[in-house]
Amino acid sequence: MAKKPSLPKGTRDFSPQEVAKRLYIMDTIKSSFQLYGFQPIETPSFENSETLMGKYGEEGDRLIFKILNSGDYLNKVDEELFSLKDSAKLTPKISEKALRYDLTVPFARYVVQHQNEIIFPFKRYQMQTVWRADRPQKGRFREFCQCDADVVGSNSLWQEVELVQLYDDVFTKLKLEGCTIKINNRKILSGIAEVIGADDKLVDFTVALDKLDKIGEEGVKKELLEKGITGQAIKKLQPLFSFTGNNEEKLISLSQLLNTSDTGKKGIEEIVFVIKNIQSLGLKSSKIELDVTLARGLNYYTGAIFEVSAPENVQIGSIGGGGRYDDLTGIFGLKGVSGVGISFGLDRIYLVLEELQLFPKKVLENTKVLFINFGEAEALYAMQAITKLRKEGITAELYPDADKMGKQMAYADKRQIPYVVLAGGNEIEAKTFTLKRMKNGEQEVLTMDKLVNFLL
RNA sequence: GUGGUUGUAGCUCAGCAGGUUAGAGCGCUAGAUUGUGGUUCUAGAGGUCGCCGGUUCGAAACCGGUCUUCCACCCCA
Repeated sequence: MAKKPSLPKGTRDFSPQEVAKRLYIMDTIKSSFQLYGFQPIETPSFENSETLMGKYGEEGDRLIFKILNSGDYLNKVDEELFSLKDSAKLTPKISEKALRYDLTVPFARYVVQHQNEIIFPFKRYQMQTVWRADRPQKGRFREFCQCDADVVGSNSLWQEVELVQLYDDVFTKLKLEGCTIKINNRKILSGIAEVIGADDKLVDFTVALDKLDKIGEEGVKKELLEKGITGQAIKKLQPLFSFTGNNEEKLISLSQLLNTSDTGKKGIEEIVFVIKNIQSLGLKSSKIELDVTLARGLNYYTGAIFEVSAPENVQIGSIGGGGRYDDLTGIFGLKGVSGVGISFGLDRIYLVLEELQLFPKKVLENTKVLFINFGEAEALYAMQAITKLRKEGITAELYPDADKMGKQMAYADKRQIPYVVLAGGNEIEAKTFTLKRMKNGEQEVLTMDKLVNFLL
């Protein structure tokens, strides 16, 4: 007896219905990417370990899936190293490749390798699977698809403006209204750290601040103290905790807080540019909101930071994120190429659309008409008609076996095929087709031409 | 990686403090209905109780391990 098969943790199969819905989202995103002038590229699902390792911080390295070398890989490890049982030292000896962890770092590698062919500024999009050895949770998997759009080779803040529009465009097309596009700027965070005298603890500071909506003011303060930020410094942060009002009001109080920091002022300038221009251009269904606590993906962002929250009535993490990174390709030896990009979380958008029942019914439609099979001669008559229908682009199929009609009908019903054609001896003789509407059971007799016209 | 949680029929779940042949609803198959699906009625099939080991006269139930699910932390889409 074969053992029941199973899937590795955090992976999934997709049914035809699920694939149809995923393709609907991906096609929507893709069409907007193309509308904004982004071009698609693809990179391998695995890279050399050294390309990925160390690019996502310590935490990231742990979450990268490593691929074991081929052949007798243990035999090549020297005894001493092996007996030390030091995973960090042993791993590079037995694993030289790793699964893609995101699309940004492979893209940076791509830009560096193809720098002489690329026409800058280069706008590329990429929709591919990535893998993380994380513990799964709701909307969190070990294998999932990322949909990224990035621009490299331009410092213009108009890119940021366009990317906000792009988010709005996609969510509008998906009928997902009321998303909040949160925006912040790394320079503002640096400025704050500078002002409170904690520049050296920037990451600790921002990670703690990022949790404000989750653990509250007291929680953040507690974490800051634990990380060694002084009580006096925390006091200076007080304005941030009572940060309310619209974007303009927030910017005014930020300016006061940061008036001694050049970096901070630069950050405010950048944010003002983006927000002001977005307001002039208008958004269709999303809101833009300045959020000084936003700090995610800080490892390489240097300017703008984006994150998109689903409408308030849906409990799920962010459905997209992105930002500006001034020197992403620097890690691969190409200095001075700035990039900015955004990412859509396909799996999470799926969950949100499902919860809000926003998938159009059309997405699940497939075959439009099923021909009942009455036997050899009748099947040929049906196939001739089906061939003509398909020529017109109408999805049609023949039930493959001459089973009892009830069974064939039930099949059409279960597959939600809206029309059934019955063509037996009588119809063949009269050169007609009996068309049945499954919705209400009504039937009518049609000629071939009329059948085509009806189904078009 | 840390702490917790879940696993019984295809699906959703019952199963009282360990005790005979483990149940329900939905779904599935067949028939009532030999050119008509969705409703109804009748009959039927389907379970190594996640897996391995232990305690016990006896384990779906108790204990340990393991895998899986979901949740919190970490981090993140």
